[in-house]
Amino acid sequence: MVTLAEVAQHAGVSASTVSYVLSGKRSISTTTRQRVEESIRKLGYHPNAGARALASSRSNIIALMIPLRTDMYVPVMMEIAIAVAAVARTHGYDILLLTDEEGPDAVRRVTGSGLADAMILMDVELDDERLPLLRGADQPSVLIGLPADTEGLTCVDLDFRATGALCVEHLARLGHRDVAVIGEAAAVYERHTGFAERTLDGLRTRARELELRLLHRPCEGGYDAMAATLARVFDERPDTTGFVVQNEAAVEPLLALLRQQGRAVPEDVSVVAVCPEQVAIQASVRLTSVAVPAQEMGRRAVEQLVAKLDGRGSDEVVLLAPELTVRASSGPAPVQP
Amino acid sequence: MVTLAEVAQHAGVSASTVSYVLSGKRSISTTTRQRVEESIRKLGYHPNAGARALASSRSNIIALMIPLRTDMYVPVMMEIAIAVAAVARTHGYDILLLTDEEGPDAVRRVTGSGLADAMILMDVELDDERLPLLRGADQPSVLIGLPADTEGLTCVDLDFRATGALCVEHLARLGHRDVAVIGEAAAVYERHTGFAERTLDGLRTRARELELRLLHRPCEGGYDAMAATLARVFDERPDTTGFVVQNEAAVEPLLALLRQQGRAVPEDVSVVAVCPEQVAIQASVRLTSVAVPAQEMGRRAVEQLVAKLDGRGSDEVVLLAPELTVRASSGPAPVQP
DNA sequence: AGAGCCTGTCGAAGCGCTTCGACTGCTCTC
DNA sequence: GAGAGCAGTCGAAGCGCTTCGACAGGCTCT
Repeated sequence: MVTLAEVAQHAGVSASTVSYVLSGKRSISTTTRQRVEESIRKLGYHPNAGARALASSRSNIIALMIPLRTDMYVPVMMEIAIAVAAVARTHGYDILLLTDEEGPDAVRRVTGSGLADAMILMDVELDDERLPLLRGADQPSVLIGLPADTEGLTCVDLDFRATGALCVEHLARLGHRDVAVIGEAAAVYERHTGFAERTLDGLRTRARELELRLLHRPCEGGYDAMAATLARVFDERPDTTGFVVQNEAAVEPLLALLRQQGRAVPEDVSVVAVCPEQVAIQASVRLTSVAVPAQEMGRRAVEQLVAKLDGRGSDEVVLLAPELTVRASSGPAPVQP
Repeated sequence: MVTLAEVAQHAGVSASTVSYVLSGKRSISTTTRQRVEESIRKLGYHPNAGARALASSRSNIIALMIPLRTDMYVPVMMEIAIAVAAVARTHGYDILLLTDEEGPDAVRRVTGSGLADAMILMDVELDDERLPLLRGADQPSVLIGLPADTEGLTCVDLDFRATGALCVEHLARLGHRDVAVIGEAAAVYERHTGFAERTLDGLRTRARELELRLLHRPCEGGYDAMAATLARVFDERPDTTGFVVQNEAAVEPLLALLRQQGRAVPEDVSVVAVCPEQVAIQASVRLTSVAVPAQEMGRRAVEQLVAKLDGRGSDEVVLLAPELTVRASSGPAPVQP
C-alpha cells in the first residue's frame, strides 16, 4: 500500500501539501500541484478510506436501505438502487447496501459507527418505526416514499395521488363511466405502504368529481388470482369498460384473460397501468400508462442528500409529477346499448 | 459520539481491555467483561468504523459489483444482491454496492483504498477485463458466473451445462424429437456471458447423444420479437414439439402465441424454462423448469469469501447442481402422423 | 519604506481504535 | 518452596490521514 507520506517524499513536499492537493482546501502553486499529481499517478496512490474517515469524520458513503422482501415491485427497487449507486458516484460517494432485515437497529449501527454519512430509505411505511430515529439523528437522510407525517424529513416520491387522478381523467375523457381498479396485493395495503393508498385516494377523489363509478380490488399477482378478481369485478359491475392496474404481476394476466373472454382491448375495454415504462412497452398490448420514474427518483434522492451534506438544501418533500403516455390499450368507451 | 475511552473510563478499566472485550482476542475475567458490556449498553457505544479500519486494516466490508444494465435478468440480480447482503451481515460484513460503470477502475479504487476487504463480481464475461486485476490483487474475491479461464479464481455458478443437458433429457424422455431453444437476446451471446453459451453447449451435446434435433434461436424479449422468432422456428422445423426457453422476457409471449396458434401446452407442445422459480410459477401455464437458484448463489459466494478472509478456503469452482421441476407445461410428445 | 496582506508551504497534533510487550498475581509441578 | 506457566490487565505505539496555526516571502497600499 502506498501512503500519503510516500507520495510526499517522492514529490519532495510535505504530507500536508499532498493532502491539500487532493482536497483543494488550500491554494497550491501549479508547479507543486503538477509534481504531486505526477507522483500520485506514478506510485498508483489511493488514499486509505479508513484513515480518511477517521481524520475527517466523513466516510463518503451513503447507506441505502432496501426491502428484503423480494416478492414485490422488484424491478423498480433494482432500478432505483442502481440509479442511486451511479449518481452517488458522480458526487464522490459510495453506496452501502443495507436490507431492512436488521430493522431500526441498522439505522443505529450505521449512524453510531460513522460507517455512512447519510442514509436513503426505501419502501417507507406510513408510520415507519425508523422515522423517529431519523428525526433525532445528526445525519441527514432521504426517504423514497412518503410517510404519513413528513415533519422534519426529506422525501422523494412520485405524486401518486396525482397519478390516480390522471388515470381517471384519461378514462373519463374517453367516455368510460365504470372503472375497476386492480390494485396491489392486499398485504401491501395492510402494511400501509403509502403509495398504494395515495393512488387509490387520487383515483377516488377525481372519480367522485367526474362522476365515475369506481370499484377497487386488491389482487395478488398471477393468473389464478387475476381470474378470480376479474370474475368478481364483472359480476358486480357488468358495465365496467375501464381498468386501472397498479400491480406489475397482474398486468399480463389481465390482458390474457380479457382476450380470452372475447373483450377486445381497446375496442371493448380500456386498460391504464401504473408501472415502469418497460413493463408497459413489453406487454402483449402496448399499455397506456403512468410511468414509475425509478431512475429519476433515485437521482433526486441522492441530489437532495448531497445538498444536505454540503450544508445546502433543507427538509423538503419532492413529489414528481406523473406523466401519462397514451399507447394502444386505451380508446373511446363503446356506446352502451 | 461515544468513544472507546469513555466506555473504558465508565467501566473503570483501560481502553485496551474494552477492545479485548469487544474482539475476544484475549481472555477477560467474567466480572470485567460484564462491567464493560454494561457500560457499552448504557452509553450506547458503537465502535467507529473508520478508526477500526485504520487500526486493524480491516473494513469488514465486502464490495459487490453488479451490472449497470437493467435490461437483463433483473430479478435474478436483485435476488442475489439481497441474499449477499443478508448473509454477509450474519458474518459481520456490510456490502458496498458498486456498479460496473466504473469498470476495472472500481476494482483498483476499492482494493487500493482499503474500502473493502474483498469483492464479489456478478455478470462476469468469459474473458472479463477485470480478471487480471483480481488475480493480481492481494484481496480475495469471488465471481458469480464462470469465465473461460478460472485459474486462480473462485467462482460460484449454476452448472448451466448440466442444466442444458437436463432439459434435453426431460424432453427426450417424453418422446420429443424436434426441440427449439429460445435463447437470450443476441447481445447476451455477443458479450460472451458464460451462462448462455454453456447452457447451449449442454443442450447441444446431450441432444447429439440422444439424437434429438435442436434449433437454437436467440430472442429479444417481448411479443413482436417472439412472434417473429416463433414463425421462423415452425417454418424451418414444422415438427417442433419441444421448447426450451432461457429468457424471462420471452416466456409469457411464447405461451400466449402458442395458445393463439392453437397449439396446446402440454398436449401439442412442451415447454421447459430456465428461470427463477417465481417466474415459472406465476406464468399462465405453470412451467416445468430448472430454477436459477439466485439466493443460493449469493449465499455460497459470501461463504466462500468469508472462508478466504478467515484464512480457510481456497480457490475453487463451485457449480451448483441444477434441479428440474416438472410442472404443467411439459408432457408426452404427440404421436406423429 | 514599512505596515499589512495574500499565497504557498510546513510541522505537529490529533481522529478512535488495535495490538504488542510487559507486568502482576496466581496456581501447578517436582 | 522455587521455577514455570498462565490468566487478566495495562500502557503506549502506531495505523494514514486532515487540519490548524505558523511562517517565509512577495505583493499592494498609503
